[in-house]
Formats: sequence, C-alpha cells, structure tokens
Amino acid sequence: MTAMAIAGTNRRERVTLGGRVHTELRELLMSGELAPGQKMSLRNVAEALGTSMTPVREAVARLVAEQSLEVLPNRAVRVPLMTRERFRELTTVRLAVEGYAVEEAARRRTEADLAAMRCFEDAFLAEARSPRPQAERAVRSNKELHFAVYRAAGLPTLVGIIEGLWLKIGPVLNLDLKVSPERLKTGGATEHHRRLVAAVEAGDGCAARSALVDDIKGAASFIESTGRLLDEAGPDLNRHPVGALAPEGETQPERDIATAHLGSR
Amino acid sequence: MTAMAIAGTNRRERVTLGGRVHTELRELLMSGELAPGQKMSLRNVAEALGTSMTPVREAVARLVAEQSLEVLPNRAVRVPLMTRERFRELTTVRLAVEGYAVEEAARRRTEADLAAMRCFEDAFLAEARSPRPQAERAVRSNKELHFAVYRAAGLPTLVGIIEGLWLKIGPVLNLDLKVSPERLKTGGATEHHRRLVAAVEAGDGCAARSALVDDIKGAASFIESTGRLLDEAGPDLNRHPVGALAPEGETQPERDIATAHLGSR
DNA sequence: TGCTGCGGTCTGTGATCACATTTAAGCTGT
DNA sequence: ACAGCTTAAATGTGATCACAGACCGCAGCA
Repeated sequence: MTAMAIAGTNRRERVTLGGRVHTELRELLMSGELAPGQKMSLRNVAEALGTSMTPVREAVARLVAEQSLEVLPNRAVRVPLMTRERFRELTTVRLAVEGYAVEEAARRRTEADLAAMRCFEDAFLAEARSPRPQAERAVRSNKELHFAVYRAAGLPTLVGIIEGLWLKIGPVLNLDLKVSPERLKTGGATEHHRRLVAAVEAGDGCAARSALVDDIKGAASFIESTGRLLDEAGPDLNRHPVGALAPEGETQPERDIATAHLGSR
Repeated sequence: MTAMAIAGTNRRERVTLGGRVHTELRELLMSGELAPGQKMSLRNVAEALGTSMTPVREAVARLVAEQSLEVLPNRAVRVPLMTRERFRELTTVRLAVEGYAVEEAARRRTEADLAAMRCFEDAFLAEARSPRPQAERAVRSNKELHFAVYRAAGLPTLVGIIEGLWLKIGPVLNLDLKVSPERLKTGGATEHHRRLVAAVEAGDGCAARSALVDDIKGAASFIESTGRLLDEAGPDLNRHPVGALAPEGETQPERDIATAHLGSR
C-alpha cells in the first residue's frame, strides 16, 4: 500500500510527496496553527499525513534549513521560540525588505496587480468589519493582500525572501491574532491597507513605504505589548513545549484543527 | 560499512551527514566549480562523497528549495541556467538588500568588525596585485570581505538572505572570474572595496551603499558583457545542459576529479 | 521519604530495498 | 544499411529496516 496510490499525485505537474508535506507544514506555520515551542515527531506527522517518514523528513529538513523549524541538541524538532531580540531583528529586516518591495510595486504595478490588491483588501475589510470576525480568514486575506503588492514589484526572488520572513514570524504574528481578534478593529490595519493600496495605485513609492511601515510597526508593537515574547531563552524552556503535534491522552481543540488539516488520507 | 565511521562526525556539535553534504555542494556552487547546466546524479554524488543516497537527497532537496539547484520535468537535477532576465533580477535584489546591509553596517559596526574587514580586504588586495592571481583565493577573499561587512549590520537574518542570493548568483559570477582573472585588476573591485571599508569605518552609510552599488554593478556589467547569459530559455536547452556556459567536447582543466565524478553518468 | 540506577520506548539519522519513469543502446525487420 | 522497436541500465522517489542516543517511568536503596 503505497501512499502514492492514496493521493492522486499522478498529475502532469511534478509534485513530489515531500513537496506536498512541505507546503502543508508551511501553511500550518504561516497561519499560526503550530504554536512556537510546539514539538513535532516525524513519525506522527507522517502518520497524520498518511505517508512514510521519508517525505516528512525531507520537508522538515527544508523547513529547518530556512529556520522555520529548529532541531534541538537533543534532536527534537519544534517550532522555534521567539525571543524579543529575534522578533525585533525580523521586524527590522521586514521593514527594509518589504518596504523596498512596496516602493518597487508602486513603480511597476500593472492594472491586473491593482485589481488583485483591491480584491484581497475588500476581503480583509469585510472580515474586519464583520460582527464575528474569523481570524483564519482575516489572516489569509491579510497575507494575500500583502503578497499581491509584493508580487507587483516584479521580483520573484524578493517575494521568495519575504515568504521566508513571514514563515519565520508567522507563528507568533498569527497566533496572537487568533487569541485576540479585536485587534482587527482597533489595530488600524484596515487604514494602513487603504493607504498602501492607494499609494501603490498612485505610484507614490514613498507613501506606500510609509503605509507599510506603519502596518508592520503597528502589528509589532502590539505583539510586544502582549508580553508573550521571551526576554531570553532560558534553558529549561526547551523542556516545556506547548504541546505535541500528536495529541496524547486528551486532545485540545486547536490541536484538533491542526491534526485535521494535516490528515489528508 | 557505515559512512558515519568514515568521517569523524562524533563532534560535540550536531552535524548531520546531510548537513555536511549540503555545505560541500554549497561551497562547490559558490566557488563556481559546478557550472550552470551541469547535471548531477544523486547516486554518483553519494558515491563520490562516500555516503548513501539519503543525505545527498536531503542536501539536494534543500538546495532545490533555495533554488540553487533545480529539478527538470524529467526528474534530472542540475545547476540552474542563468537567463539574462534572471541575472538582472538577482542583481536588482542584491543592490537593494546588500545596499541596506552596508548602510546598517556603517551605523552599527564595532572595532572587531572593522578589523575583520581590513583583514579580508588586505587578503583580496594581495591576491589582486599578485603577478599570478589565483581566482580561487580571490573569490574567497572577496566573499569573506563582503560578508564581514554584512555581518557588521548585526542582522543575522539579513546575512542568511544574502547568502541565499550569493548561492544563486555564485556559479555565474565566480565561473566567469575564473575564466578571466584579469578582471581582478581592471574591474576596479579593489577601489570599490577600499571605498566601502572606509565609508563603513567613517560611519557614512550613504557612501558605503554607493561603493557597494558600484562594486555590484561593475561585476554585473562585466558578466553581461561576456555574453554568456541566455537570452531566453529555449525548451531544447534542457537537453543540452553543459553547453550553455561551459564549452562541451573537451573537458575543462578545472573540472577536477571530484567534480567530474559528481556529474551524472 | 527522597535520590539513584536501570530498562523500555521513542526519537532522528543513515542505509537499503522497491518501483515507476526515463534514457540509451542493441537488435530485428524490411 | 537504416529506421523503428525492444530491452536493459540508470534515475529520482517513497517505504522500510537498522541503530545510536535521549527521555520517561519504575523499582530499589539509603
């Protein structure tokens, strides 16, 4: 019983099973469904996805290489914890790289780019104004909007770099958004988005960068205010993960979501 | 016969065999010893390195993920060809990212950083002024100098991003430097380096960026002038891997035993 | 009661096997 | 003698096996 027979992977495009697992874990990380500190077992992930260990190992190796996962000295694999120092560094780099991206986007955007941006902005706006906003959708719309702008810069390499940054910072960013969805209304994100899209449309790179900087800084200061970031990585914190991917004993609700999304058999 | 017994990998630090292979291939790529278009066979690489296929597969998966290698639709693995369009895109991104890095470096460099920079600058200078300059050493010194500056920015994430960029553009950059070492003297690289280090030392981020931009642009225009870049990737070029950048027929002298054994078939 | 060995389970890692697909040589048929 | 088909070698991919080390719990001793 090969897993190849389970999933219809005999598509024309070359999708390796390892690539599929990589994408799967990537989405889970970006959407904040895997909390920082959460430990993962290759075998459990493989079982949850209905494959063997081999593709999982390849996917995890890739994620470890791009520092979206880390392997502890004890060989345990987990979602990296985020120290305040690291968070600030990532934010600094994001400001520089994504700021440059939106400047370029303002200069080179096409009409199709603008249409995509408006579409995702509307989606985010609708979710933020909803009486019962769903963090999941808001996170996705926010991401789609940002990357619609970044893609408009016409520099695929840069988009890839930014994806790597989001993958590193996504767990903390989106986990906190899930916990406190009221930030959607009070954070001013919708206003930043409006300014960003308008500036890109007007071709004003400077204003676009300003709007993006406000957006990023706003989210960053909120995260810092939650006090969830580590001041410094204590050695004992390596021993207390938030939870394992495969629930032992009783299953927590959000872990069920993760497992449900992982299981594709 | 386990390969673990071959190499003394029982160090205190956690070095997996896959990581070792990754580093090995990474160096070969950065130093331009693997020409663009060169095909690789997992089994041959494994045999050449004295390991099994598994670590090689992991390393190649990582390199493919960061687009330093690519797998063709026929599942063949090779060093990606460089189109002119892609080269220009990478250069644009490099100008933005590395330019920001040196600006930050000028602001935050310590005395230790400056010492390291001067050290590698001298090494590069000595090699460039040598009557018989060795491309290998010059390439290494150049890289060390640049990264000494980038590290001075105090943003490890940014350094990682730049490493990824160099890994993608390294094959063409350094392969051409090997073919025509006279560029060491005529390219003005030594002058750019002097200006860069001086500006960083003086804390003048603007001048530092200017020097770096000249350095990158100088090298880029030289590469473009050689005419070795592809105008557009024709579909049949997938079948003629080595021919694009490396002359086929006779094997080049620098294609040493290790490299020759690494190739497919 | 509190600490210390000690065994079993589970972890990641590397090697090996199995298979579908592709590539190249060899061979047959006119 | 050459085109077309067949077959054999080789490739990447996934599954499975083997193994060293870490973690956890249980028993035994002071």
